[in-house]
Amino acid sequence: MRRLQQVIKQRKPFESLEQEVFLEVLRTGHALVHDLVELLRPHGLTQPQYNVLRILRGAEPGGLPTGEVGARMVASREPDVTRLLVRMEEHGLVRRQRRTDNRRFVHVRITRRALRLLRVLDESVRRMHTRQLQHMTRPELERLAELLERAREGR
Amino acid sequence: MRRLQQVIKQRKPFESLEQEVFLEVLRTGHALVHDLVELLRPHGLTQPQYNVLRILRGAEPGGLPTGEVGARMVASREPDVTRLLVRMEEHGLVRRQRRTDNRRFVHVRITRRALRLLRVLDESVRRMHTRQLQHMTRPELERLAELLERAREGR
DNA sequence: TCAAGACACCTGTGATAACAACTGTCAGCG
DNA sequence: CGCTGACAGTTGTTATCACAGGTGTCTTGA
Repeated sequence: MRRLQQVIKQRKPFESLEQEVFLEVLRTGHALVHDLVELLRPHGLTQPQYNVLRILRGAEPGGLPTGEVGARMVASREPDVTRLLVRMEEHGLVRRQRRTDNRRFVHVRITRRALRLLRVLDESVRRMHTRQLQHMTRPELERLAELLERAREGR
Repeated sequence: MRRLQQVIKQRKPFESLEQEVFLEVLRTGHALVHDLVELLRPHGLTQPQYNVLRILRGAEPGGLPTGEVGARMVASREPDVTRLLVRMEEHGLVRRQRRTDNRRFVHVRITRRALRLLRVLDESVRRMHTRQLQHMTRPELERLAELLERAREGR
């Protein structure tokens, strides 16, 4: 059945090169993220949560206001960042505290427990990234990164 | 010392080339999808719904069982496809009917209204794809598609 | 000084997305 | 037949994600 789909796909190619690139980007992103999600799941982390923790670790010492965290995320608008951080606070991954000098800001810091978790994950995440793309040469990877960046330029 | 790390971070934002590619793929995918979502919104369609309609139009005449629709989607597992199709049925975009010869299958067909909607969208979607990537040369696009496909190969 | 307006964040609503577990249906085999 | 699995789809639960609109806080200009 799979094979039949392949054949059909081959017989009915993409309508345009641009559309092909569009779908290739989506499919590849989906595939790459899937590996990360699987790696994180046993540790009770989702991919956006892991992303937040990476951002907050980079902001130590000191932490960041909610809006800054959101600005550094790949996706996620402001409203979602709030709820994401609330969930993470409930799980003991971050601490949120309204700033006293300007009560509009909610300051967010990573907890020591989350820092330990990140340290455990660092090595396996690095290995995963390498494994995912180890079949590509360095020049290919550089070219790919460059073309992707360029793809976003003209928008 | 802290300050020095900050500087290093800024000058070397990625820990590895593989990670850079990873993030570039996600960011680019997000950016490209965002344009499509904006285009579809005025017409009351989401991106997955549009994707389903494209698949079902390609399956005319005849339609497809639910599982086949799911297999052709970029993301979305079986359970989500069911609910996606249910919502779309409520909006009059598809018709679902349990097959009488084998009651396990639910056969899905695109409605005439949705076909008309797709025809209206075809031109602007094509233009959007072109506009998104028009600043890139054809060889660049071909290379990009090729590298993306290759990136998924080794997994 | 004090009422707009800007600002940062939060709430409400609808739609995906992932995974586990469950229901109904069919096929094969004793 | 009737039982056992396989199969297709559905429900349940949790977490994102997007956007509109709302709340509390500060800033600023008449």
